[in-house]
Amino acid sequence: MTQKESDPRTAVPMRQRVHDTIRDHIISLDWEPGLRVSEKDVAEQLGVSRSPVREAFIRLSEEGLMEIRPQSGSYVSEISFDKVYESLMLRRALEMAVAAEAAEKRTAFDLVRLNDLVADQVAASEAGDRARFFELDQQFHRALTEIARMPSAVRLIRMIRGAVDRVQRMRISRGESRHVQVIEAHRAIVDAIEARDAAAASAAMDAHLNCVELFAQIIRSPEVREYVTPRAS
Amino acid sequence: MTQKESDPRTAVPMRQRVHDTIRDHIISLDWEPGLRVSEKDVAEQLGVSRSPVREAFIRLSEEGLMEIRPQSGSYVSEISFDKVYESLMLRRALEMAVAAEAAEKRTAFDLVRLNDLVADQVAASEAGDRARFFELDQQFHRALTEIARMPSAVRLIRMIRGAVDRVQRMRISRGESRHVQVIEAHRAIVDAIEARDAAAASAAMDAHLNCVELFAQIIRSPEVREYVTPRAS
DNA sequence: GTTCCTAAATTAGTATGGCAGTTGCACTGT
DNA sequence: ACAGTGCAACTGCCATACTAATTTAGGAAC
Repeated sequence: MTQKESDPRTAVPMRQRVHDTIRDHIISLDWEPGLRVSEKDVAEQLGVSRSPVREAFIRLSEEGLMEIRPQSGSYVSEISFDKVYESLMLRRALEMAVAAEAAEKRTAFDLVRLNDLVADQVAASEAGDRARFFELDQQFHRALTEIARMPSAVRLIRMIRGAVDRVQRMRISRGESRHVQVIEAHRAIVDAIEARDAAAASAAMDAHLNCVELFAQIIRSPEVREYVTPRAS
Repeated sequence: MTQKESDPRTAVPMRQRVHDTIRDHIISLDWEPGLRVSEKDVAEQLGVSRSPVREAFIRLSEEGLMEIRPQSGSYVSEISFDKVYESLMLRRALEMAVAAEAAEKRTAFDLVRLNDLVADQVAASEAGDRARFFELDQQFHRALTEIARMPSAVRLIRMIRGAVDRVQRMRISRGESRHVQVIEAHRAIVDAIEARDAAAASAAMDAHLNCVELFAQIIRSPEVREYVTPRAS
C-alpha cells in the first residue's frame, strides 16, 4: 500500500484506501464471490496493520460486498439475482427523487452543465470510446445529485451500487452497449429539468432505469449466470 | 456496558451495542448537536476499550449523526433543515418503492398481517397509547419491507432515519399527533396492496409521507427551531 | 493590552498483543 | 470403513501501546 502523502490536507485515511482497494478487487471479480479472506492476510499483503483492514471489512459488509462471520472468517459476498434486482429498484427510486428535486432547484448554469455532459456523451459514443462514455454516464448522474443538493443520496446510492456493479462489469467487458438509448433517456431527463417539471423528470428517470428491462439484460449474459448463485435471497 | 451474554448465538458485538447506546443519546438529544465527544472518554464511561467505540463512531458518522475530524475531535452532528428535508424525501422515495413491490409480491397471509396492524393502531389510538401507536407505525413500515422482500431497503432507511428521528422525538414529547390521518393513509396503502396495484400503493405512500407537509409540521415546532442551525447545508 | 510563537496536552489513526469462539483434521473406538 | 471426539490452528473481537497531527494554553516580545 502506498505511503501517506506528505500534504496532510490531501491525506486520505488508510482505511479508506484499503476499502477502495478491496472494493476494486471484489467489483472486478478479481476476488470471486465466496472467497475467504482474512484480516491478517490482507493486512500483510497491503503492508498495513489489521486495524484499517478490519474497519474496511466492516464497511464493505455494510455495503453488502462482504460477509463477516464472527470468530470464524470473512468472505466475499455471493451474488444473488434477488439482491441485484432489489438494488436496481432502490437505485431507481433514489434517482427518481433526485431528478424530481433537480427539476425544482436547477439554475440556468446547471442546464448548461447537463447539456454539455450529454453532448460529450454523444461525442464519446461516436468515437467509440466505451470507457469515456461510461465515465460520463456516472458524471451525469452525479451532476444531478449536486444540482438537487442531495449529498446523502449519493451516499445511499454508493451503498447499494456494489451489487450491480459486479455484474455490470461483466457486461461492459463483453462489449454490450445501448449508447443511443442512454443518450435519448438523458436528453429526456434534461428536457424535463429544463421545463422545471418534477413529475416528468422523475418519469423520465423511471424509464431510463427500468428495472425489469435492465434485469433482463443482465441475466441474459452467460458470464453473469456463471457467477451468480441461482436462487439465493 | 453490560457483560457479554453467555449464549454465543445471541451474542451481539460490542461495537453494535456501543453504537446503539450512543445513537440513543444522540436521538434523544441527551447529547446535544455540536457536543464534542472523544473516543477515550466514551470508552471509559462505557467500560470498554477504544476499538469498539471507534467503530461505532465511524458507523454513526456514515449515518450522518456524528462528524469525525481526524486528529482533532469527534462531534455530534448539527441538525440542519436541509438535511432533514433531504432525509424526508429519500425515505419517501424508498418507501414508495417498497410499497409498490409489496403490492406485487403480497400473499393472502400478508394481507391479514397488515390489516391486523392497522386494527391494532386504531385500538392504540383510541386508548390514547401514544408510544404503542408509534411502535405499531414502525412495525407497519417494517412489515412492508418484509413483504416486498427488500432487506437492503431497511438498511438504507435506517441510514437516513437518524436525522428526522431527532426532530421527530421533540414533536412526540410535545404531544402532537395526527393519528386519524396516519390510520387512513395506512388503510389506503393496504387497499392498494390488496388490489395488487403497485402504482396506487406507491401513490398512497407518497401521500402518506408527503415531504412538504411533514417538513412544515416539523419546522413549526418551537423546540425544533431552538436546536436546528438556521441555514446550514 | 495585544500578538505571536512555542511547547505541552489532547485527539484520532495505526500497530500490536491477548482472548475466546469456530473450524477442520487427525486420531480413536467400534 | 465409518462415526465420534478431542486437539490444534485459525479467525475475528476487544484491549492496549504507540504515532502523528491538531488544538490550546502560556509566556515572551512589542
